[in-house]
Amino acid sequence: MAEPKENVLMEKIVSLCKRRGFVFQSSEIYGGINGFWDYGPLGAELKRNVKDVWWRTMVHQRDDVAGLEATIIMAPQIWRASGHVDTFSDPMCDCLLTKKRFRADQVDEQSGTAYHYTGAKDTVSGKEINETYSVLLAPGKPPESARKTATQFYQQRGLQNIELLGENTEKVEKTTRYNPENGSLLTPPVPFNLMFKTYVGPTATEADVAYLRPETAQAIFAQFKNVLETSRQQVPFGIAQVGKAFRNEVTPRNFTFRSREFEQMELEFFIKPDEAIEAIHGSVAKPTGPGHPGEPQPNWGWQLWHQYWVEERVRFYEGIGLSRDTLGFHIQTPEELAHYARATTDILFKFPFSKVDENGEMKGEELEGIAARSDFDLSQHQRFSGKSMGVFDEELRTGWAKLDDAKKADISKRYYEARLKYMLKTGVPQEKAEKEAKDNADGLAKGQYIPHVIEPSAGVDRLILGLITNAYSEVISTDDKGKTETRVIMKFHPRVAPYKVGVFPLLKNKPELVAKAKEVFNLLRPHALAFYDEAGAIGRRYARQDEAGTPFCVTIDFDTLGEKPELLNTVTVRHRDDGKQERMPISELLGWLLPKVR
RNA sequence: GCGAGCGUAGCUCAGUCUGGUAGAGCGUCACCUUGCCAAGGUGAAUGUCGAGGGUUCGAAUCCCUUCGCUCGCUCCA
Repeated sequence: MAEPKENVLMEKIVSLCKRRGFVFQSSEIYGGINGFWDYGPLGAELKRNVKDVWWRTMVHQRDDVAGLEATIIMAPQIWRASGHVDTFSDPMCDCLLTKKRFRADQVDEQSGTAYHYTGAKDTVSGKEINETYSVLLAPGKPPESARKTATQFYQQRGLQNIELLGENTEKVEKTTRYNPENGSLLTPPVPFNLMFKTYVGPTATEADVAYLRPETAQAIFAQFKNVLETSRQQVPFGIAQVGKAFRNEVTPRNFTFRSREFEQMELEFFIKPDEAIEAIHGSVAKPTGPGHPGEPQPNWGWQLWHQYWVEERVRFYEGIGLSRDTLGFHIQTPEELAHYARATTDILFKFPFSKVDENGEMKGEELEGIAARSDFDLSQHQRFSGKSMGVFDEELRTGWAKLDDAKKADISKRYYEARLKYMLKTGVPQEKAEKEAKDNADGLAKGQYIPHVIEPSAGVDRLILGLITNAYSEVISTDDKGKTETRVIMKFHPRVAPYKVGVFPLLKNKPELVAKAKEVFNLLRPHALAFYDEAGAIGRRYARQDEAGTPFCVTIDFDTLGEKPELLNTVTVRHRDDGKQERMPISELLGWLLPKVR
């Protein structure tokens, strides 16, 4: 019921984005390209502000996070270690009758009699279709059931009174070419690679194949050791990166929400394994209730770190104008979790295209996932590269020495089991896995381990879309003549708003006003993005800035010039969201404005 | 990838059924005017009607192909 209205809202937002220069379709003059979007003047500022706030929050204002900017194309082995090459290259095929999609390697092998047809004819209209089709008949089933399926197939293609043509049969063994549910022929398997492929070097042979990164995270893991050694950080610490990633999505949808080229803001925060915490501190601190657990403590286990980062990230969203009630949360169930993940909490935003579930509740779409990924990623890179991803922990070594033998044995056993579980899951043979797990457990006793990781990973473009959606508001007013008009106000948080302040002379045909306005504009410009406008009536200029989301407008009027001497060198500051004005001296303007927009 | 719908000026849309060579409102720009919330006046620019092909004397309009957008299915590490 609410659906049509919501689509209207989405259409308005898309339309505004284009009209005001937030988002354009990529390559629009050539008809566009599916799944790619460009940011116009306002969108570019908005996006830059969001990334800046993230970087300041996650890197500059913390002691325990270092930055990284890695390449988009990396050694292809990285994507084997991460598992992307395997999970991305599934051949897929569709049932010709029901259109259901199958992974070609997951179709059960079947045997039976294949009924082939060269086509079909409509006995009334005489119309003929020459498309070939086949049905697999399981042993013991009557031939009529194969003919019935084939008839359905040709009915879908527009015939009514069907006469099947060219029937012939063939015994087949262990075929995967037919839909096990109905016997219908499947389309030929088509490889489904969701990674963008390219070639490094001019020869473009298979040996030169490389991929555009499908996520930024792996670069962080690959450079973990270098960052650790050059940043003078020690576990626990994080590496942050903002950058482009590429996925050849089957269906890009919902404006910029799912696009093929997108940007991520990711933190990989490395922590000690719980076993190490226990050895050092005697026990592992665990969550005691919901909410922010406060400043990080040395005895936190992975669960507290996970909770901490979820809450930190919510504070970030609140800080740029997405209040907690606009967000949703999804705690992934054990079935949903990737096999290496221990827990994942998604932070959601309710978009106009978000679905309402059977209980009438809208959960929203994912803006960010905060995953506890154990030591899977670094372990994989250690295994594939042959380079150690372990760290040495002095605290652990001294802590371990103080433990009694029973405690040592207990912790050692649990660490051994965790490592063994990882090895076996990733296909390491039993014997080798046991040996390596034992080596790992022995290493722990000497102060060595592979760090675990908590990964808050956010999509920039979907956040931008969320901010635009959240900011969008309409004011409908009726003038004296009874004409109604709708004004759009983009209520961005001042921190992310594209323009921070508009500067206007009240009238443009009074040179003194114009000169003074330009003076104020030049005063503000070096510190906060300002927009000067003298065209049209003052109300129109306010309205234009409302649509761009500019939180404040400064107007230079005759009082500024001293018409009322006590108001000399004061201006009016007009607030976007309520239209209210206040008067302040030009000399106080910057000091008033800057704290609000930073 | 499959199915359905849609694509005309910067935006919203009329015109498509019934082929005769493109319009409205808003916006934009210039000048005038305007003493605080899209006021008014004058003037101007902007469309190979998504693209390509076909039918026709003639195509925005009919047909085919293709690209894009929306929705449903599928996919989403």
